[in-house]
Amino acid sequence: MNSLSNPSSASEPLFYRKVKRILISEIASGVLTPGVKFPNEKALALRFGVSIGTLRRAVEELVAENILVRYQGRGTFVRNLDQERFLFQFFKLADRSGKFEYPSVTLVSFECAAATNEEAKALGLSGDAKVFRIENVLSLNGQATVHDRITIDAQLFDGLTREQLEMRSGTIYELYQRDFGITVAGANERLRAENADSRSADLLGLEAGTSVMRIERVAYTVENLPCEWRISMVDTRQVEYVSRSSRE
Amino acid sequence: MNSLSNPSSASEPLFYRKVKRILISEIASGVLTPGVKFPNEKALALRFGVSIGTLRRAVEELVAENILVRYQGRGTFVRNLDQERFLFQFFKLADRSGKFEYPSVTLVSFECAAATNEEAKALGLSGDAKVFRIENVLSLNGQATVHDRITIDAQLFDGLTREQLEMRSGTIYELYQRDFGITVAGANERLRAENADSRSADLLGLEAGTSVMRIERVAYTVENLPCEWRISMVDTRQVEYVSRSSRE
DNA sequence: AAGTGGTCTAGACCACTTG
DNA sequence: AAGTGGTCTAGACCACTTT
Repeated sequence: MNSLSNPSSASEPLFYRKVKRILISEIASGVLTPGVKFPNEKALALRFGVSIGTLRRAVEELVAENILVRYQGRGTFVRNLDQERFLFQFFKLADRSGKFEYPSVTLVSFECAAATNEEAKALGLSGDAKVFRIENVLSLNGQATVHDRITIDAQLFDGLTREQLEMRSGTIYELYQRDFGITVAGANERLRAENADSRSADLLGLEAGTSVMRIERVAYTVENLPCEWRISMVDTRQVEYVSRSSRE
Repeated sequence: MNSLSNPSSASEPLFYRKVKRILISEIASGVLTPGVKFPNEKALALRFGVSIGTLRRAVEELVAENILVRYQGRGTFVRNLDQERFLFQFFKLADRSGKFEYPSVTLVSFECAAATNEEAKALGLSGDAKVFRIENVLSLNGQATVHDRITIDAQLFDGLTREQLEMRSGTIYELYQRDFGITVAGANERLRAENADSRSADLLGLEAGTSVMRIERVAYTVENLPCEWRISMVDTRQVEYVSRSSRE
């Protein structure tokens, strides 16, 4: 009766894990996107040959991971990586009053080059891969506050142009999703305090050697593959990095 | 048939929310502790007059919040705030190789005094409350790395002594739980880069003005009440603050 | 009115741990 | 063997949104 094979046998994955994995691969491949009508629970359960309860469990985990959203009475949707979600999930800088606001972004430089060892390692690329390097300055309340150095796989983002970056509406993660079908679903970050290098100091209007926060981030797709490496230098006189731990 | 009133009426909370709240209050009040046998699911469901599925939902949320742990075949337990959990949930500093290790702690100062406005505000205390102030230095691999200034409500931790702090085994959060019945369940942190003040520089063996990371943390109990305010100054030449975002 | 997700039930059967 | 949690089923009924 089930279209999935029996999970009780030793190494078989569980039903809800299987369902989840299939949903993830369909999101990654673009079969399911924010623009496409998502099947309702009964239809999905029928399709996978599982009960609604089991289907719900898979969906619930994807909701918890911010990949899907459900609205009672309306339906289930692939979550759009819009500005609101970006601020909520990936932008951890708040001003001293605790308010998160989307910064204005200025592209400083854009190039395509061979990956350094460090870049190749962070992104899981082979040694001779090509990468795009994007350098941005983010301003909050008119004050240059963050200096971003972004590295992405040139093959994954094939055809990306400077104009695309400059002319985009919304965040760079929306651009990844809309123009390249790559949905950023998570990120790991490592932070330390440093003295500003001359480049960052220059772009942020600081004296060289001023204390700044360095954030190194690797972003991951829904399939948990690294897709972006980023180093941010932050002038924390106006903003703070906010981290919330495990309570809703 | 149910011992909980019907949740379908307008303002009534849901069954599983009710069950969860009752479990939280029993953990906070010490009826359920790491040392007490936790009733099995069937018994709990019967006691609350709900089905096992509903009981499980409440327990699952508490497991997700790291307050309970379940082991198949063994049972459900109030999670012990031991060193392992502390490292996993609250200690975000890893060395450059990404390894988390518990530091050695040295008590530098201990006092009881009237709360400053800042302290009273952070802990939700009245203006004339008394607080304990604890100052620690944390060393990793023999290197003084973190300077902690901790403030806690003197009434909540009534009777705390310097000897208790110096003689404790395990983390200070274990002491809160074991000796005062206060289980830390979550924390919010705000980070910025600063120049070391003379006190921190002195304790960490740095030149005054060296770039350090300042972490301001408010810790919360299982009932979501603030119970500790802490400012940490971190020498990030050896360690980094690690933040993981929303993937299992 | 019809369709969606949200909550809840009352089981069955399995996997794991303990005595 | 007995007891525990883990997965899964096949519904019922409710709340909300859309048509």
